[in-house]
Amino acid sequence: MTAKQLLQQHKLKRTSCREGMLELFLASKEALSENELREQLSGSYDRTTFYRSFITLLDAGIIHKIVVDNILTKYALTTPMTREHQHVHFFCTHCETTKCIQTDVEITIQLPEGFHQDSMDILIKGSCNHCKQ
Amino acid sequence: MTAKQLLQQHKLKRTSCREGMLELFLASKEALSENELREQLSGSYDRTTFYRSFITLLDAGIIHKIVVDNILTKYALTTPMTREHQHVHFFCTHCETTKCIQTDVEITIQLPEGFHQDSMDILIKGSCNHCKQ
DNA sequence: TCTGCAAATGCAACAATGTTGCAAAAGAAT
DNA sequence: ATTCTTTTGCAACATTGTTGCATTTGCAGA
Repeated sequence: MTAKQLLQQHKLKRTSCREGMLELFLASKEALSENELREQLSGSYDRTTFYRSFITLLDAGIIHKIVVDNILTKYALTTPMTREHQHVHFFCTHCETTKCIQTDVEITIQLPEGFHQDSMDILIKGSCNHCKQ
Repeated sequence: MTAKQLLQQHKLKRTSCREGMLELFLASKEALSENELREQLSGSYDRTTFYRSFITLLDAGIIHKIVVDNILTKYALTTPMTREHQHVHFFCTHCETTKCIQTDVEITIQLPEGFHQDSMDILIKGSCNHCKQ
């Protein structure tokens, strides 16, 4: 799947900002922050354009957002494996690497009477394979 | 447990802001935001004072922070039931009520080779008992 | 109860992150 | 190539959180 195809598939205009962002997402195994994208992106874009591109790609469901506490916001491609209602992410507290974790196990947590669950976000914090002590 | 006792127990000065905040936390079954505290608190305090009080109470481990995406930050009392390494919270997407969920089940997720887990935060989104459809 | 010191507060300024309105530019269909 | 719609860049603004510093407060010891 190419950036161009992804955009066409979702009937989005093929602009250099969107295409560049998607190419980086496709090439990365980890989630990326706004700053990481900006550093790696050849063209220079306004912050507003970045935010609006994120919103467009989020709305289309091409990428999803991962918020770690208040510190950091990252984005990653939505893959078929990414479950609709159960997201698991890993955050390395040393290097801030953020990854989507694939899990086949359905996690069930008992909610109080009258509460209804739509989705579940799981954030695991720890150290990644490069930062292990 | 009273607000006064909590502060003394942690060797923190008993200021009216801290004591007022803790009284609200002790009286509430749900997590509270900065604004909710401010509205309910009798005295009027500077925003800086609020933030610094949060930091003090967080550092002491008396309260803990719950961040829902980027939208909202809430705080709740840390109870003995609140596990050190596994936190489960519920967020109602309609009324924004946020609750700590007690769970006895230890959740295990397989991480990639070389990854090490320190803690796990689980955020369940849905509708609460007042907002069920 | 008074005194002195360390800690907490309020204020101002600042930083980071995200949003909105609007004119100019670019994409895509004809 | 022309036209129309969408996207972009800019400026301004909003929200959230932090920092430095002078003033005030809490509290321990006399």
